[in-house]
Amino acid sequence: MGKQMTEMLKGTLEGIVLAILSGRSAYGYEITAWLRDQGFSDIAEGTIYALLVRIEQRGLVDVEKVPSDKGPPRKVYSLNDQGREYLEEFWRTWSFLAERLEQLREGGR
Amino acid sequence: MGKQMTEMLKGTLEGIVLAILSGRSAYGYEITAWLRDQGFSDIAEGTIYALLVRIEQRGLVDVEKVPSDKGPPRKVYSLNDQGREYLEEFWRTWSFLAERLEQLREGGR
DNA sequence: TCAGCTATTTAGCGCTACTATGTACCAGTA
DNA sequence: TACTGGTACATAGTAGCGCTAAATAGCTGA
Repeated sequence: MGKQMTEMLKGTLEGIVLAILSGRSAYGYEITAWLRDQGFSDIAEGTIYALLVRIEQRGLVDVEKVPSDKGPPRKVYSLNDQGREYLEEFWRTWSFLAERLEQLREGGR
Repeated sequence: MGKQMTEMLKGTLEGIVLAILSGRSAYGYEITAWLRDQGFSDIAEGTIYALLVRIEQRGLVDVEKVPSDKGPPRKVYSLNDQGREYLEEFWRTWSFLAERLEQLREGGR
């Protein structure tokens, strides 16, 4: 991943994961695989797991341990009400930033 | 500024400043004022100056000291060829991220 | 038995924005 | 003259986040 992308993901990756979880519950390995599929070529697994720990500690998600028939048990995360609220706030922040950026791209100031 | 915004600015603020400079040359104080005008309510002055030092050291901008009649001399920055290239790379990275985010917002995955 | 996929965890690092503070030039004014 | 306030830049220290790297563990098939 380029350095620019790495820096840009700070703050947005969290929103991305929350947005994924707003669609449906998921576990770390799955999320990582999906992101890679979407073109986030080398998002480190460690990054996602650390992020999940963080949002769990902040109380944005609920966690359930579910046995897997292909390996060790999965930790399945689902967005709770607080998480949903936080996600909306994220979209507002994102929108603001995206608008400013689009203006800059077109207008050249 | 909210914590979300602070994190989200990492990586994008640099692009924002470069985009401003692609329109025309500017100095730190001016850029800070303009950003505040645009709604980036409490971007710290220190942040911009540190950022400008960084992009100068990376050779993305040229600098010229210009006397001011209202205070100490200004350090006027202008984007050079390397900076322009870097800015294009920034827009590519940004576009990729923005597309993914828009998809997530609509599709819900 | 061992390789390989699934699945999670964590210590340490680098980078960036923020906080806080200091320096310095100039104009207007009391 | 001294003081205030706007203009303008610089920088040391802090916090947060994504990455690197390495470890652990369950399961399956050769």
